[in-house]
Amino acid sequence: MDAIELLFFGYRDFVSDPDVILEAYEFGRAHHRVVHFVGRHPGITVAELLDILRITKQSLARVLRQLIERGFIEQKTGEKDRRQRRLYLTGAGEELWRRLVEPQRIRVRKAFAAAGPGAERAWRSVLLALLDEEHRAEVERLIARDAGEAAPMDKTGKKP
Amino acid sequence: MDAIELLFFGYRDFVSDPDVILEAYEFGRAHHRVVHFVGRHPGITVAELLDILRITKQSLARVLRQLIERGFIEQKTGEKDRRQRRLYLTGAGEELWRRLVEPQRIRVRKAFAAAGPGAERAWRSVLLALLDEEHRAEVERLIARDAGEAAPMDKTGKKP
DNA sequence: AAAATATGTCAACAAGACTGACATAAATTT
DNA sequence: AAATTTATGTCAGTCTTGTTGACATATTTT
Repeated sequence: MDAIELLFFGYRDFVSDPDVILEAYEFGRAHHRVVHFVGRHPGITVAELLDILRITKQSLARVLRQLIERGFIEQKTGEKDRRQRRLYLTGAGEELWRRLVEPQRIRVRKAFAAAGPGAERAWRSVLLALLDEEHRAEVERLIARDAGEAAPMDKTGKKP
Repeated sequence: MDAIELLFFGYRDFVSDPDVILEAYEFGRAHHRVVHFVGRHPGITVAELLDILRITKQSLARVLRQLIERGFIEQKTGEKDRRQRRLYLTGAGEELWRRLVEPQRIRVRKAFAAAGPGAERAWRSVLLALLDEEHRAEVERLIARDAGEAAPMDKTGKKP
């Protein structure tokens, strides 16, 4: 039972790190989430982003518009499917992302170190097992992808 | 880095469980949080609840009023300090809490089982280490308390 | 008696979510 | 080729949940 609360407190402190940085940009947590997932998955489509964030396109549109207008994210028409608007961080976007992720990275690294060897693996296993079964495979695929590459996110995996 | 996303996905799926139940009551996640922490810490004061949730008293007041009006939470004047309004779940409140916590309990139990022996301990260690240092002691104290007892939450620990 | 504390309340406002309706361009199906 | 579906965008209105600021009351502490 206390595991439930522990997750609440952990998440609470974890997401509070970037708040100070975001304030300076006059952005909120919604912007942070978008920047983060675009940063981690360059070339992600709007539909995929909606699926991850579990919000409506109208909700996403607002923050995305602001991020594009202010030059943190850019859109490129999909090469294979020209209906898609693939999302990428600009230079400024990369810089913002780096700043936001830095304190979280440090926090996680310290936590793993403090919890001792093996704790990292176990922690990941539990979190993965915590996911809805329907999502587990997709999340595993998502988090496994390299942040650097701009490879398209292909849900089916089938070659054209 | 992917640990950051894993925590996001884990938390996302974890808190989505109770949403369906809450809808039937026309309550939101804000109500859920209040019910949960009052359930886990009977006799909790308003100030303590504010500290946990990290919201303003005006925000809390709204959802708390609704929960009281509709008979899920009751207030009792503090015995030692009659300024305090200690919070308790009513019978209906206990029932609601039980329903909300049930799917999360199952989820956590399954996750620990799936992750193998020792994973639970490691998972907890990491989450505790993830907390802000200033909060760690208090959270440890909080989650260690039995849910059943109505003992007052004494921040200082000093005897009167 | 004065000051501090715990709580409550009114009012205005903002972020970020929602629904519903409709529009456009491109791809897919018939 | 025409019809349909898909990916995205946009307008308009609403709801939940958070915020700030000001002020009130009862109780405890100094």
